[in-house]
Amino acid sequence: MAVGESKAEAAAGEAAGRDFIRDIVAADLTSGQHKTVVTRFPPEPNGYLHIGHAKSICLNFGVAEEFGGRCHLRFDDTNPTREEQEFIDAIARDVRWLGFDWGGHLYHASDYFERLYEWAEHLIRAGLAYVDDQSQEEMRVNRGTLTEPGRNSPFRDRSVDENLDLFRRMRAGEFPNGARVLRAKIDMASGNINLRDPVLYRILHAAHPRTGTEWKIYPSYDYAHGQSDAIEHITHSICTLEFEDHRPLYDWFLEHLPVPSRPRQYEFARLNLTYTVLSKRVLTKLVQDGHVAGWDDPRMPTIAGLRRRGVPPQAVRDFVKRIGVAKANSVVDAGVLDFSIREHLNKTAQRRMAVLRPLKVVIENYPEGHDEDLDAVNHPDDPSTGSRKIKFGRDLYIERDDFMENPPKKFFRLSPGAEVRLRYAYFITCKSVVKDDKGKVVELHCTYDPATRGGNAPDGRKVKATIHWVSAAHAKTAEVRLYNPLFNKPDPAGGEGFASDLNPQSLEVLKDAWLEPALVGGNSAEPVQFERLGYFVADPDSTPERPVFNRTVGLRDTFAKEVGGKA
RNA sequence: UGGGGGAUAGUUCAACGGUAGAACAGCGGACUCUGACUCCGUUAAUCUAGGUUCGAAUCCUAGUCCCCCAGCCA
Repeated sequence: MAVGESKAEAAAGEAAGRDFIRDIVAADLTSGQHKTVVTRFPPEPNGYLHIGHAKSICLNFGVAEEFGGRCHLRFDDTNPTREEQEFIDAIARDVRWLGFDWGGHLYHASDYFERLYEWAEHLIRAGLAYVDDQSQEEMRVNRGTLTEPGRNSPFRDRSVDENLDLFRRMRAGEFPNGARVLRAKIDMASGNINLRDPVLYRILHAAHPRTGTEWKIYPSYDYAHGQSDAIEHITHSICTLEFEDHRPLYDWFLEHLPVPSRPRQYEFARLNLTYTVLSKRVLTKLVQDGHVAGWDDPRMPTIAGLRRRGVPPQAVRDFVKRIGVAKANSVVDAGVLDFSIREHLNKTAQRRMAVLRPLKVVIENYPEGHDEDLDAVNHPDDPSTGSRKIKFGRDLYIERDDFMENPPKKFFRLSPGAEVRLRYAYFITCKSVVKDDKGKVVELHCTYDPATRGGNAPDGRKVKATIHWVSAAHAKTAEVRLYNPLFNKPDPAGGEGFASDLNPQSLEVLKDAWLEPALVGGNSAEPVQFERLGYFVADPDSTPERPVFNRTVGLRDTFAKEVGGKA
């Protein structure tokens, strides 16, 4: 840090250049336009947060953190007909889980209802707002179209006194829903439809999660948002692209009201992901219509769903950092998220063995009724995690995929006559195959080489594959849930047609999986790697008798890719 | 046909008048007691046409294509 340089200025030098938002903030700090940066994340509590919100959260909280400022969590609760306490709680929980802290700066737009009301009267007195008695339909017709100007309301020129009287009676609850609205008096001929006398207040006889039945009128988003920003001294109000043409209106309110500060709005492109839909409307429908088990179904792109699937918050933050922030609409390949998840879990998850689709193996030359302990490391790249003992015996389970009776050239796992290594155990050779009356392979008979105990051959002989296994006598049974993309098209319909793009194979339940005993009873929420398979985490549905594991993400599988895919 | 935005490798993002670069994906190889990880190499882009300039992804002009807006939703 240079002499005389503030902390914020020093931070500005480092964070600048990452994206255009940070460039703006850095410039405002170095120019002295602002001494400190204040941002906000303003969710409407009408649903759960999803990965798209995570982008916004990381941007707003991230910018504040990097530049030594602060970020407020503000619930945009201006519409009691769709907002619920459950969502308020879930949102706060999810933001915290992502690793962000709003300190004491938790707010609600409803905290400002009284002040917003006073400012509405201020606009009326200034001749800048009026009560309109037109029906919703009349307003729509008179708003004009994209190419034709609108027409002034017949109530547009009411006197200040009449407007004040009517507005107060609206507040007092004298009129039914929809009877009247308060509108700004701007310009019915504006090319920007948001400026054609937008609605400031509508009558809503509805109970609000925080203010109860105190209010009969509620402010619109446009009227509430900028002023809330101003009240909180937000410096940079960051939102998504679709609000870009609301900015003139945002500015109009701030110019005509005695607000305590002057925030600026900046817009960035929202996140889109292949094979998923990030529309609150559709996500809500998925839950309501039972296409998924709930907001936290591990197939959902919600923060709660990702968490239950075992995705670590660090991976979500890394993902957001990777995809950047810009103004061009884009669709990010879902594989990028998978990469971030694997990258983090590869470093942190301990290794265990589990067999998902079991095939029985009998080691013919291993003594019956005997077993032994073998050593297995918990993490090959992190010796500090130590090792554990695993049981070996005569009867084992291996993965069905790891055996082929008539293997193609490139298959180097088990097949008749072939020798492979059982991880941490012995080399085994397949001697014979047992089939049922339908010709299905049900059991393998193998021999083991006692000299290869631990996994190395004293004669230096090599095998082409190492496969995972569990001891049949010691393994614990479990249910394992595999998740595939919720939609089967890279660009699923975001509107009414979404249901026809749902992937019928999005959930695959394996009820006959076997786990090494070390995996059971720890009731740990820590993700683990099932060797050669992927990353898994215990699901809350687990019971002591019946563990349930979710696959967070599979390991990269270049073999499957080469031969044309497996589950 | 109104208003507001946006176009750079397959994808996402850099380059802010001076050698178009990264990540993911792809392809090839090395290593390996995970067909993982890691490492090495490699394919691959400035929407089009003019203009300004010694020099243009960047500035100018004219087009093309894409997205958003006609809720008393946010």
